Amino acid sequence: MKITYKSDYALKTILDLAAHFGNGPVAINDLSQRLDIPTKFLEQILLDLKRAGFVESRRGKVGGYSLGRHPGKITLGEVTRFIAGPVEPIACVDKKYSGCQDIGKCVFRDVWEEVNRSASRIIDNVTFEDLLKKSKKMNKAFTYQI
Amino acid sequence: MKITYKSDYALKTILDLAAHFGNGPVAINDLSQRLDIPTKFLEQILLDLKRAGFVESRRGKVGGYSLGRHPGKITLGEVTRFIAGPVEPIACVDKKYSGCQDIGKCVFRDVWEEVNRSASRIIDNVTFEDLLKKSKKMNKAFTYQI
DNA sequence: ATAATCTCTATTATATTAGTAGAGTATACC
DNA sequence: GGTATACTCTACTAATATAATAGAGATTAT
Repeated sequence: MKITYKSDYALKTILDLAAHFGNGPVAINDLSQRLDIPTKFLEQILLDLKRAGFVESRRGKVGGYSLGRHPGKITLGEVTRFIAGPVEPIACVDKKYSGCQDIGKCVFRDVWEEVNRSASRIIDNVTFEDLLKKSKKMNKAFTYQI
Repeated sequence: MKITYKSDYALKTILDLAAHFGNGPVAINDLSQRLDIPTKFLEQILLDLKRAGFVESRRGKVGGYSLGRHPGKITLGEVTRFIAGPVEPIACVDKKYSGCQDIGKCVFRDVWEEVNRSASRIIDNVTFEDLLKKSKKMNKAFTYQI
């Protein structure tokens, strides 16, 4: 797993779409402005997310993107794994990688797999509905502070 | 955390040095051959590891590298964190990164921190002595199979 | 028709990773 | 002291991945 700009953009985009779930499609331009993501870059990310089934799209005048499923049915784990690869390890899974050719001899592998399981247990139990609720709570707290 | 070739090489090198702990220094060339790592690349890695105090070196005819501490006193976590960065998240910690400027508003951050803690709990409790023992056991099992 | 919006492929710039090169410094041993 | 051996340090290069940018094309509401 590697949280790059692209994967971060993707996560934030899905969270935004979760916030607008049920209100019809949201245009790329709106997302792009609100989340401060280069429009053309976001386009590509959304197409990826669409191919994976996380979002749906609609063309034309009232077109835009919407979440493919209810926010409570999309986990952080699913999306992260899709856009950022497996949690751990990276190299051990890599085909080009020669260090782990005989898997039985790589003593590190077991540990990375345990890390992987442990991380998955966390992120597979967080839905975008959860994140959305937390986000709303945070914004409220932030507003009161002012 | 990102397990690149460099970090993988570093981990394997330390494991090898752990196996030779107490027997005097091991030359780069030996390590390089045994672990199949380009010599000049390994040089740099070893210098990094030396600066971090994981290994010690000795120049001259009977020179080479040796572990700076007892294998039981070096954890996988320490080394991994040094050579591969923090376990998670990458982007949230990045200075250039603008997405998490107001930390209180990044709902993902909490999750990544939980993942981080969870992974740390694992890798901070594995020493190179542990890994060495496991490695020996594995090799034995492998030999019997033949 | 046409304006708005998504779709797709190609290209470019920058950063990171992996590896290479070579001159320099210390040490054991004869 | 000379010499072989081995670590030290800095710079450079190639390959790959990341982050964008560009533009022509397809769909839909009005």
